Amino acid sequence: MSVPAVSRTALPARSAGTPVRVVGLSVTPPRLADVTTTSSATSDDAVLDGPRPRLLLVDGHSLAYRAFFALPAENFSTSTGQVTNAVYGFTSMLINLLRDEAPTHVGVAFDVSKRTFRTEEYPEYKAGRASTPTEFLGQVDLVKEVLAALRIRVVTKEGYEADDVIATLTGAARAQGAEVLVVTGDRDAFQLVDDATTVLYPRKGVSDLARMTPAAVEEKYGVRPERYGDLAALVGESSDNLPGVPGVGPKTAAKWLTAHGDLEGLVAGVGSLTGKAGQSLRDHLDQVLRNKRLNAPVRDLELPVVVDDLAVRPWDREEVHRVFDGLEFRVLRDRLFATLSADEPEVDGGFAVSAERPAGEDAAAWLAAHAAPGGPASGVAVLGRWSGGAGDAWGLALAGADGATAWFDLRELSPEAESALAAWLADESAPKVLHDAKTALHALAERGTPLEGLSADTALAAYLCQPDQRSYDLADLAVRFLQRELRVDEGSSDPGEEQGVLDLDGDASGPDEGQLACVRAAATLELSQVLAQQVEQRGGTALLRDLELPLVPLLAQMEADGIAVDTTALERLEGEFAEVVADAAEEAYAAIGGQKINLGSPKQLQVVLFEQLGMPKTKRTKTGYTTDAEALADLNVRQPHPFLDHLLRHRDASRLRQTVEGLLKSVAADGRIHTTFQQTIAATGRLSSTDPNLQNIPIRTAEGRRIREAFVVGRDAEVLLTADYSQIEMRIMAHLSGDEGLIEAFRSGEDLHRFVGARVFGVEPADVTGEMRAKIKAMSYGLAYGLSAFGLSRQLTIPVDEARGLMDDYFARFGGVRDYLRGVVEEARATGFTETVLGRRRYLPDLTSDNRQRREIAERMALNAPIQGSAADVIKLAMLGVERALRSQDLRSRLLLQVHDELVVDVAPGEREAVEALLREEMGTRVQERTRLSVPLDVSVGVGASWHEAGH
DNA sequence: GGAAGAACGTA
DNA sequence: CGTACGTTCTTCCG
Repeated sequence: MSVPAVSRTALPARSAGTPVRVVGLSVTPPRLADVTTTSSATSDDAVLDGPRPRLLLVDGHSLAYRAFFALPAENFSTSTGQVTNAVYGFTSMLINLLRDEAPTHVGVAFDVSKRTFRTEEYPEYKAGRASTPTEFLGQVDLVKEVLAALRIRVVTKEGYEADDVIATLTGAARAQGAEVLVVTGDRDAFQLVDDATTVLYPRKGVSDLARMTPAAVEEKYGVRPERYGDLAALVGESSDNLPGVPGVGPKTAAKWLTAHGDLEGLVAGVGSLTGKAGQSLRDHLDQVLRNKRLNAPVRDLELPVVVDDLAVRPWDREEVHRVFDGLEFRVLRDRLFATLSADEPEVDGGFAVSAERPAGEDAAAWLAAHAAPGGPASGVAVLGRWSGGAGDAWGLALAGADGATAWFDLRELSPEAESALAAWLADESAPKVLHDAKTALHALAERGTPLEGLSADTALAAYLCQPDQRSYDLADLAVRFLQRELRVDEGSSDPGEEQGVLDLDGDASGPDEGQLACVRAAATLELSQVLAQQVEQRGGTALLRDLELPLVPLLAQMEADGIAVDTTALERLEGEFAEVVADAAEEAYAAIGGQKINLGSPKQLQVVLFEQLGMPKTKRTKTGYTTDAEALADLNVRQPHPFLDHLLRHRDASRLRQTVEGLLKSVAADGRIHTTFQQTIAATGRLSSTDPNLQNIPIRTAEGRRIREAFVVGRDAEVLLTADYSQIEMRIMAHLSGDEGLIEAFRSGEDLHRFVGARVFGVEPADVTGEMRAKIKAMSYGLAYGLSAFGLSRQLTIPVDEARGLMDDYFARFGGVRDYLRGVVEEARATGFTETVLGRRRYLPDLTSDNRQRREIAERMALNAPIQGSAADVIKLAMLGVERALRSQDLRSRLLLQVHDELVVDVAPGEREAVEALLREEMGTRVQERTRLSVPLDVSVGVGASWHEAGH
């Protein structure tokens, strides 16, 4: 028996819901005829034994119809007006099936006409159904076009239904030992289920399929699959217009069938049935038998195809492009090629590394031979750590473009090797590729070894490609983009030795340390090449090269500098807040009869509030009722109680105390706080700050602002300066939307919300009241987040109708904004991504989800990402400009922090005026020019001895 | 010891 | 039924 290899057809055992690796469509499937039944055809284990064929049979009409109702038609139409929701949903589901089930054979069955042998016997069969919408009918042919492009056979039989075709093919395939998957929304197919035949039944939408195995059928209906037809005959099937026995439901029917074996046995013993149900069955026996004849699928049709004809064939790529282009399915086409375009290489092998250990003069020789300045980039992996202002580097591995790797233990480096290495690292003309370069820069800096010539950072490149990922672990990237494990290739290591994976944060001691570091360096270098192409494909090359990459050393420097804090002031504050906490806690306990509950426990609070005090229930959370500040304040209005006051005071004070304690803990030996800016976390392109987070230091309340007083000007500086953009997101909105009114608002220099309010309310700007302005402000900002009328009404505590009216009035005056917001979502749905002013993309596949909640979340993300992301582009660009200007003017002032729309600078003595001018110029004019923004960028600057004083 | 949830700080 | 984050605490689980 010769079995053509299907790569990895030995499928892994799968549990429900576990996606299965792709088997390329272009591989040659086994011919069923070649695969004589091995072992027992009904054993699930057979799947693991070899290339057992898997036949996927789809009820085309049924699935497309499902998709038609699951996906909103208004979101799925081509520019010519053709509605495509059913084709889209069907195709999406098909791609998922091909990916997850990896069938070797596929067929799609369609009904051909309304007239079948069933309507001959029973004219009312399937009568009473709502007539099929015309927008659907037109899409059936489109579905067939898609199938043709994918070279999937369509099977029909005049006078019969898709179900009969499926039943016949199932029987034939099973006889040949194949496994069968039937995808249909017709429950009659459950009769086909057996140990190797599974029905995938759409539960809801187009992505949620119930896996109906024998056990699943039995659990749901109480009978084995082969008896399902009997059960349905008794109970009836409303969608087929087959009435059941009155008074008999699935429970009774299952009970009877179990007792009598099957319908035949039940009919034979019908006389012995007791009760009303029994009599009802005797009265409707003919109808039951007719139901049975009609719902039993025909299993022995003469078909124009045999199972072998359904073997998966390589699709017609040109045709796929033509059809998908016509349907404007850009995202889906990409998904198709990404997940199914064959030849996805197996994850195999690691990295063969030479891992030389050049010492002394050999170090210089190695560098000259394998990593010469002016040549191609080398991979660099640094073993080290840095956090909160302190760190160390103890090892360094290099991978030359020629494949050679070398490893240096920085703790025992000879002076010759050390100087050779340091010179190479500092040589800008020796290009270097790192993964997470910022950490490496810090670690090396601890050894007094600057690194220049950073030409790529694989973590950043991966981030630009897939910004929604939360981490960009080198090992994961190696598997995903290189199909390799991050380990020493077997050929070059001791086969008896356990393969370790080096953890950068670990102790990194042990015999393999150097080798594994070399693997990292080699992987980084290889990865950078693959990722460079990926970035290029996404139009992100300039963004990476000119923005994100140059930002790395700047962020490293900001982190290393840190910001000075007045620890004495912080300690004093901690004490004050602690007193308030203790006081508030005492009074809170007293207010509830001296119970000493944990005021920080929502669970215990709920007992007190809703059970003991009998307060009205608040909004639900997953685990109970919310006790958040808003809800508590609301309760306090409806049912005032001193406990609530003390609780809220306690909350505020303990949070402030926590914040202060956290800050105190992170003050480094130099009296400064060194945060870490994360450059690859926020999907929109923003930075984030951790350990500690200096981007969420309180500012709204007077008490909170006292914390800002403890961030002070540094020892060698004269004053602290903050520069922030005013209304940057609204300005971006004005630019992106091109709305004339909004652009004019910014060019006029008038207060934005006053200007907009005047237009919306139809009054003079001077007559815009504070209340009006507040409403406009909330709405303007809300728009950038996808705020609904409901949300706006809730936030402003006004009726929904009023909120809706407000939005309507707004859009009537600023139609460009409405058009933009609508257009940005539609475009993202079509292309699969949103884009910022600098071409930063965010991919949002959920925009075409059939799950409304997911889709709407994605829509709000699509609204916000270009705005928030462009603002992030703007300030990043500004930071680079500011830094460059500081250097070129030989100023000693230092950029310390970035808080999304604000920069904080330690101003060196005598530089205040120069720095302020420079900041205004770079943040404002220069950035506006470079991004070609149609509105000016307004920058406000403040100075003071503390962050609080410098603020505005 | 880690995960999940609730709560809340910033832009 | 408003986006993007990070931190802290409690609670629950193993």
